Amino acid sequence: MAVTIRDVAKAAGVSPSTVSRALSLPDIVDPTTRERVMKVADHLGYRPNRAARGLITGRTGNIGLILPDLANPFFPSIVKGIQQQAHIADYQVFVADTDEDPTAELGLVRSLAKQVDGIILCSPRMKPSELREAATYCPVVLVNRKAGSIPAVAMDNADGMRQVIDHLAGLGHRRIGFVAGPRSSWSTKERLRGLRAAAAAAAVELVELGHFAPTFDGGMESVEGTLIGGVTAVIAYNDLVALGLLSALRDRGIDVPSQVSVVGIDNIQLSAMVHPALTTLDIPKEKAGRTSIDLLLHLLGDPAAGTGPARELPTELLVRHTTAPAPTTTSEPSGRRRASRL
Amino acid sequence: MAVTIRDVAKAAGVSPSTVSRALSLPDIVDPTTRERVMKVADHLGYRPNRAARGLITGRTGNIGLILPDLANPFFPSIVKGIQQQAHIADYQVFVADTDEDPTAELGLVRSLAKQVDGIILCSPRMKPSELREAATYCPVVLVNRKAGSIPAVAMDNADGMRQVIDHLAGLGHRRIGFVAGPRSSWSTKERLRGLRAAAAAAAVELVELGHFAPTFDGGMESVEGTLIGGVTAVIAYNDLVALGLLSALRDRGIDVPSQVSVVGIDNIQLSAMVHPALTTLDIPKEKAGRTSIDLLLHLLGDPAAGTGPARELPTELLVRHTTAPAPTTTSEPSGRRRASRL
DNA sequence: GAAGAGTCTGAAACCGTTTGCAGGGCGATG
DNA sequence: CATCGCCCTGCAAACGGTTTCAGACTCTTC
Repeated sequence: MAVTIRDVAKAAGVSPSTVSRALSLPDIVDPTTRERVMKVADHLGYRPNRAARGLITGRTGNIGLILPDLANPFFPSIVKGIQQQAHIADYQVFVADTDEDPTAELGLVRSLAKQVDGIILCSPRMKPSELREAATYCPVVLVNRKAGSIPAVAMDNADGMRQVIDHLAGLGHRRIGFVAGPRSSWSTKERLRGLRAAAAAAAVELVELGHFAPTFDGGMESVEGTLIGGVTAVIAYNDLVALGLLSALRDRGIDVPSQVSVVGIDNIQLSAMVHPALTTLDIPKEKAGRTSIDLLLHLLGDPAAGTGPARELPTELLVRHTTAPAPTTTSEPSGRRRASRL
Repeated sequence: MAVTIRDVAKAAGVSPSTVSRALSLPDIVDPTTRERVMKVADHLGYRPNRAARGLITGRTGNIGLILPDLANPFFPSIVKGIQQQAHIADYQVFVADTDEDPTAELGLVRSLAKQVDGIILCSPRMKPSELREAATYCPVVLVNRKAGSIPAVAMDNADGMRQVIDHLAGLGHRRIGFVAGPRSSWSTKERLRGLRAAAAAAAVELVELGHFAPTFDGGMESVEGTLIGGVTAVIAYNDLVALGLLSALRDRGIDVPSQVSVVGIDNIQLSAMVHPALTTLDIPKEKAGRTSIDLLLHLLGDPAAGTGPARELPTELLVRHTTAPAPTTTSEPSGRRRASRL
């Protein structure tokens, strides 16, 4: 059915080997035959079977991508960056979504390992030991996580957290809450660390409000702790959580930003669409995706790989409309509420 | 490096053929040898090379998925449904994003065709003739589009539009606007047709407000036409457009829903998160994804395919807080505005 | 005890490509 | 004119599986 290298060879009056060479190593074959072969191949619409090629070269031309949840708007942006860069280098991308199930990750790596040249693990939730095991199955690059010597592209969380704290401290906030994400999330730990350091440096108090699902609903749940904590500003694990919190605050009649300031992280599209627009820490998502491919191709020794890429990407605070100067301490709007609820 | 069928054969003291049979046709091999082979295979961690298998069976176990824009929250939901169902049937999914470029679609089909057993084209923007051409390269299933005899899963747009119109008509709206999506979008035409029929049946006037990009920004741009049109309710091409429109209306101090009602389509997650929550037509996105896989596997004659699946999926209007009774005709808030702008 | 049927297994061919190796043709050189 | 080297090309093996075909063996049956 499909046109094979033999069909081309026969039509061009040469052997299959010559066709193969004409197409992949053009300079070692005679110009006139090369021309003829290419013309015939083009005319017949010949496209090499990548599986067959992969069988002998050991390269599939495929890359695997594993991530927790495509429905979280943070990830599609990364996927887009990855795809862009991968297609440029003529790789195809397998995408697999684990539905936030950490136990599914390793299984996916195993089943994917044979079919791909390398795997990108995006915000993996698995344990470090599993991560090491995963890396033994096939070349692996991490995004949003670091582990030992496995190549990784991460964000400069320390600097990002400093920017957020400095912004809030500059507005007069002295008691700042942090709504943490899942315990299994490396970013949670990393951001917490950055926040503690930055809070200490700015001489503000950091209140850790507990762990919540990295979703809108998780953010809504976190409102209780926020009120109890008696803080004037809250930093959310990500924008989705921030939006949930915003919504719950509104339901309780608490105004943002005059009574409480809220800061998100990620800068998902949505964060600019709501009202009031969310102040958030921009994460270069597409850039991270592209960089991870660069890193992987580099690891594979592919000549199409870019130059040694930056592995720690800068972030940038986008001040929009959910942050404002801290309310005067005497009114203490959330403190009153807290007392009544306890 | 990797463990092959020959390694297993040697370790089990049988020939490769027997190993192959033991694993794929268990009942034609002696139970004791089968046991032994399976144990050895398991112990060695043997996993058949799918590329090699595909070479001889002609099946890759891969499915291609082409869609316009992963950043549009409508699509990730579909992708999730597709992946779920595909993984159950032991297929892997290649995802490719065209960045809303209709000319890129056919090229992607061509380059993917050889590596997959079938392709799912999600909301394709290409012309019918190109669609027919695409279907000649490999088995194709359409989502959100119909074209000739190509298998497709679509939404019951006619009924959905009827629900929307009936809802608005019931609230007393007599002049209703529609913000259309891209001209190349099949859904736009389909919805327009459904709206015209429903509007005629309900004896309300339908005002077509022109074509806009299917994005938040597109929605913002559409606000001009909305005001000029002198309508009391607007139906947007999708939720993203509706949200953009909502935002622009707010910027101009026009209250929703008391002055203008707005209805979206898709029910993306986000639509429930904003304030006021968007009234929208729910589209069963994950279900559509799963159905498209059923359809494709059926087409491929795969026994894992579900029963002959429904191809036209029902929609459901979710009444939230952006629709309300039409303002009394005497005030005509947008009419005044219109006059001043013209 | 021989023939026949039936069950299980192994040898070999094949899928579509790449690549090491050898050989043919040709020009240059002595 | 013989020899050497070089450029180009074809043959054949290999990649890791599946599948056809034939043969070995066991078990009936007369």
